[in-house]
Amino acid sequence: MPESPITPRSQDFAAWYQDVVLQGDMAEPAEVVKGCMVIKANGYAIWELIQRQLDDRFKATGHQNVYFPLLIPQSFLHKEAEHVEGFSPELAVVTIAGGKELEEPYVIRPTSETIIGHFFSKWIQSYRDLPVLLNQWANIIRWELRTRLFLRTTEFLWQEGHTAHSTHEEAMAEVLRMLDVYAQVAEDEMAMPVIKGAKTQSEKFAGAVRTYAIEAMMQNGLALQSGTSHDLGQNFGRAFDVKFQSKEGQLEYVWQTSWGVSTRLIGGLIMSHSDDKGLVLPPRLAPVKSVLVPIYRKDDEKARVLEAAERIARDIGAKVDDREGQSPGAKFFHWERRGVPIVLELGPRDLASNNVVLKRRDTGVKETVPQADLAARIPDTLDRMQKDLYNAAKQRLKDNTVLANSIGEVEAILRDVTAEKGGGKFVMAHMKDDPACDARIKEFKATVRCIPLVDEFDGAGKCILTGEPVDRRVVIAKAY
RNA sequence: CGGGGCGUAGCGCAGCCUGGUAGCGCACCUGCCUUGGGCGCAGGGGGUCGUGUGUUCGAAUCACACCGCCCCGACCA
Repeated sequence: MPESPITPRSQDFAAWYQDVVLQGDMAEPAEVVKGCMVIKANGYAIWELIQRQLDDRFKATGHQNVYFPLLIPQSFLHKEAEHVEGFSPELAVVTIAGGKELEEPYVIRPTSETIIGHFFSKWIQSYRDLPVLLNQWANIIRWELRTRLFLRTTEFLWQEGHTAHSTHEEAMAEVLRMLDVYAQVAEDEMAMPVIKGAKTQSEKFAGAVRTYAIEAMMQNGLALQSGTSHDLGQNFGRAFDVKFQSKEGQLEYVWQTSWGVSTRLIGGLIMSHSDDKGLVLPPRLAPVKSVLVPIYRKDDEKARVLEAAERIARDIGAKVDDREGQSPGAKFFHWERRGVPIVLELGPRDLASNNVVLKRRDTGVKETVPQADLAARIPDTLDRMQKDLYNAAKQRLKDNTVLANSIGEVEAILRDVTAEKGGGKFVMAHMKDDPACDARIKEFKATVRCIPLVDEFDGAGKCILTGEPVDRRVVIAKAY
């Protein structure tokens, strides 16, 4: 793959993002399939690490993995009024199969609440069958008008958790537990600070009673909804007749939840940490943590350097870049734009002094380290990088969060913000959860991102639009 | 779907206005040389010029139609 320059963030953030993805060889547009992408080995390896972190936590909280069909009878979508209304515009529908027009078309799943609802109604009879705690790793299709690699594509990979409970209280605990799991993975593994909150009624998932989300801030100040957890109430229970007999002998509808994160997280990861030289990965999600570049001139030198390189790399689990015909400089650039946290240089000088040159991807700082110390220094450095990246992102979130006390202020702050130019802020303002208020915010292309679960500001106040009392500030921002 | 732009080698482009049988940079292959931040030199391979129809002795170039893609707006994890 040809390696071209990367557009600086300050010039055009959106172009920068695209360059980082392409030059990091993580994904490319599918080209022959509108709106879809090919996730390449470097991108998929990151997804596998994220999957592992999530899946371990799902298992630890009692969930089991399952798999439901890609195709869903069209009529299922119609059983929940809000659900069909929300998803209709983005459905792909199969009408012909086996050379014949189907009696009833199938939709390609945009999400699986409906088909899972159907099976829940078969499987659940008694309170003894509850809770049901399931998860599936799957691909889904939502016909999108405007796509961006990882952030929004027509087909994407995700996981969707689906659970059924005997009480609303228990379902709510599940909703918040999984929101916490998402926040943990985002912060501890991705080094991406997030705000946990509730979506407004007009922003919630089609068919949910209430949607909760984690929102992250990208380097251009735009918000990225990075995970959602829904309280479905009894909406799908009613739509699919999922009833159970309680201890008291009553027939009741189950209380359901669903929650998901997608390959969009990779986009969030990229836009949280990367720089004008390319991808920067937090060590915990770096498929390759260190690479050793050997440097030599003559053949005898080459033999000695490569031998030492192999020995050192074996001790510390590094990859040796021994490709022929590439200069060391070319190799440094190559790994730099792939986000490898640590690049080591080993040449004749180091051989003579028993040192190695160690370079950190995030700071760009090089230091000379005795070979004997490497085994300890590398995990140490990786740990420090992980923390530094989180702290830098946290600081940026803090620096770009501002208070506003009138709709005019909100608009002034966000007026000129775009994905390309950046300058985005999280604007904290008192606002009522009312579709009419959301609509006013949307007039200048921003949205209410969430109503934070934890109020870190000044508590109650008056809605900047209606003047009615509300108990805390909401997050308003432009978003992906 | 509305507005704008673009289809010429794997990628990025020039050539088109003024018709004469296709070129540049990167990448790729071979050899030599180099190697502490994108080495250099020499040689080489690769194109139904998006598709179709028309005009013409002759079309990448002119005309018409179609197809596709990208950007900007209205929907969205």
